[in-house]
Amino acid sequence: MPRDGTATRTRILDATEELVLEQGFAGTSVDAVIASAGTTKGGFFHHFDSKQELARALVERYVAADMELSDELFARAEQLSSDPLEQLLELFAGLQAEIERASSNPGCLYASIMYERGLVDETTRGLIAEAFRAWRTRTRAKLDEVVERYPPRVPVDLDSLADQGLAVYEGAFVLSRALSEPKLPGAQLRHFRTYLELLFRPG
Amino acid sequence: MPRDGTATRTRILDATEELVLEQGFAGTSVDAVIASAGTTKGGFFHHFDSKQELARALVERYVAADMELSDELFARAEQLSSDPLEQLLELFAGLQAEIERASSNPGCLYASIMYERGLVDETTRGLIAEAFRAWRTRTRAKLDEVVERYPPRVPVDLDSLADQGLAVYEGAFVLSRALSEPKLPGAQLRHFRTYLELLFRPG
DNA sequence: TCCATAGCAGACTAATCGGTCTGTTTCAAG
DNA sequence: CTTGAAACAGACCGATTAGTCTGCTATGGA
Repeated sequence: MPRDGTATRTRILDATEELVLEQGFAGTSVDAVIASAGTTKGGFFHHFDSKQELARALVERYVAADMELSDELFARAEQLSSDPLEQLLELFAGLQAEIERASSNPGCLYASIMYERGLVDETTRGLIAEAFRAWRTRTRAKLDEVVERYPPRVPVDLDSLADQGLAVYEGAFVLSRALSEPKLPGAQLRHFRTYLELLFRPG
Repeated sequence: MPRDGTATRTRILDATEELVLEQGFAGTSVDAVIASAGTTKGGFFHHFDSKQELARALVERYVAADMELSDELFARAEQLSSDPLEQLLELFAGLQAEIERASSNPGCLYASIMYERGLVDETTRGLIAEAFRAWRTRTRAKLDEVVERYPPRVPVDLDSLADQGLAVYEGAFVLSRALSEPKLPGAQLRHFRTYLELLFRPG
């Protein structure tokens, strides 16, 4: 096999991700990507057949990283405690820490793509939907464990409660960007944890 | 004065708003706008000097409508009860009803623009920031009234709590779009009201 | 009545877009 | 050492882009 091209491919994806989060997918030209990635048209179209396929590959990589993060957060939470409520709280504390760590240029590719959904193909949109559904399913399962031990103070729908964490997460990025307040998403996730505590924590 | 042009201008803005929410601002060409609005290049550039100015005008109109909605919701809430907590809960119940009413094509122009912030001028971004700050200020003021009568069950930061409603609102749209679940935003706002109840409602 | 002007139509342009094509370089297998 | 294919470089192309320009049309004031 000739020289390795994965480095170039990664650089293209990195550059695209940064540009898309700043100016959207339609607002990011292939020329801008190759300029930022330090390659050429030939190099680009060798790795990606079209701009559409670049979007698909970018989302695929993003989803994979997201799933991996999810795995880590769940694993760490379940390791720190055997109590499902403490695990759940630890899970979102971990997500909050993750946000605050990578606080510069806050944003989520899912939201970026979904606000240009008319331009991306069904496959790519399906990947995002699946990612959200995966979060929902895992969180919902944990919530089932929680309610078994701690009955909620008031009746709540568990499926939508499982979504609430991500909803706060996604929405906080919008406000954070608009107001230029990088610490905002962390504070918002903190409130969600307080909500969970008030709902389930006895006493 | 010759014939009235405000109707055409309104049609252009309406068409733009719908297209931008579907494919973003950069993904919406002037040609697509004029085709959807049923006018021509001449008509378009008579009303707007550039595409940038169209964005500014669109956001201006959107902010104005948002402020008006805010006025109505606060007025109605304060009319229904004299208790600040009931007012606050009624406020977000009203917002929830508003979402569920206009459930088709859920989305917020603020988020759409903020995920293409690199393409819009500082003035336009400032308008959005001001809109969010206005919501924060008004909600925070109401929260101050609430805590005066109902001490929160656990200590919370009131500024970020004031933002939480909009964060849930914005984030729910992202999930709703990705999962094609139009009823999702309503359920998410319901959780935020439950949070407020658990925080402040005595008993 | 007529005419000045806002409102609008549509051909046109320069630049940029995504994508193609040809050629060159690199490197591992034979 | 040759060779064949992957990894690029960059000129090039048609289509689309935002924006311009010229001209027609409608209408209220003189």
